[in-house]
Amino acid sequence: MDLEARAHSEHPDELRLWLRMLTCTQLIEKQVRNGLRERFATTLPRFDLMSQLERAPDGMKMNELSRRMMVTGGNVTGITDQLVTEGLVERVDVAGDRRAWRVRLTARGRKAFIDMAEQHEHWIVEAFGGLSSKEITQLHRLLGKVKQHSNNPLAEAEK
Amino acid sequence: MDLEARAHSEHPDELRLWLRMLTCTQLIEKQVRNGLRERFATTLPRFDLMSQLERAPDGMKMNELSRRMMVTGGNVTGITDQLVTEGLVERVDVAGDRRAWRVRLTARGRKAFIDMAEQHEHWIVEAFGGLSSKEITQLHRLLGKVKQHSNNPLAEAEK
DNA sequence: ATAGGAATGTTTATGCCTAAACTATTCATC
DNA sequence: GATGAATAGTTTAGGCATAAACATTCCTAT
Repeated sequence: MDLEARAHSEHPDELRLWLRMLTCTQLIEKQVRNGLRERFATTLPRFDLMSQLERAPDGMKMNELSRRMMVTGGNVTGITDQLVTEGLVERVDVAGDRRAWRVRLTARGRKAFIDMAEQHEHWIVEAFGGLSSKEITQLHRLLGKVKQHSNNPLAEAEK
Repeated sequence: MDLEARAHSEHPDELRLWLRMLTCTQLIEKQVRNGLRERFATTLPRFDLMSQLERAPDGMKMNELSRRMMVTGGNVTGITDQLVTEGLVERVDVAGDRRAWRVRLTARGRKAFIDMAEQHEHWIVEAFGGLSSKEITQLHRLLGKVKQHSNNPLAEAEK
């Protein structure tokens, strides 16, 4: 009883695949969101932003965050504002460009993130617990092709 | 340069898989959302709701819509309100239960949906254009295992 | 130097989505 | 029939996300 419950036989395989893919993503995402809310009183977007910063000790510019998170700049502004208020990240001046900031984790932010990341990793491993490690590799490979095509469908078509 | 750009080797395969899966879903979803907005001046949630109704000529109760769409009841109320205002769906009394409605497509709504669905199907087929039909089947099967496990992880663990 | 255009980030208006509280109705049990 | 629990749907408050308009700063070509 979910998104793909109505994909009948007359629909192309691609459509049935898409609905199933959406269902899977949403199921897992809901679990992660609930976990973050219940255990850490935070949200997925905040976690994602901190996750991007974790490996950038010098911080990251807003537009780089925006690209990596695949969201608009205005959105990054809002989430960053909140994390700044909570003392988990900070905005730092960029020498030589007065338009830009670098956003980076505070010490507290880094600490908080590490705790969350450990739990997050556990949830994700659990979510794919129905697959063997061979199947995980296979799925990863197939989605790699989807991603490549979706990122650049025209170049693919030229082949 | 996206969500999975920072998944390094020390992360478990499951995490890398998850980030790739999210990336794929978001890429395709963005294309669909843009298409619906540009060509039909509508949104994905509205399309999804109409899509659920399309095969229920007698309409569907709000809570059934909510379950199928995997969103909260309050959300369905809001989207339905808008579609009613636009004359694309209508609320009908349920005989014998004054709490409930049945929501169903109007004639105009059905017509509008058919146009959109044709285009939508095309976008989705295109999105998976990088895969052979064998690979599509394979992907569908693997995601089926993910879905089954995610829907009922405890039962799976009991095996 | 300076004008035009590009880039960086923010604001605004709007819609989606949730959790939680709420109203109204129905059902089960006595 | 009355009471209490469950069910159907709505409302509310708040966060996420977008597109579009905006202000500021930088860069390039003259």
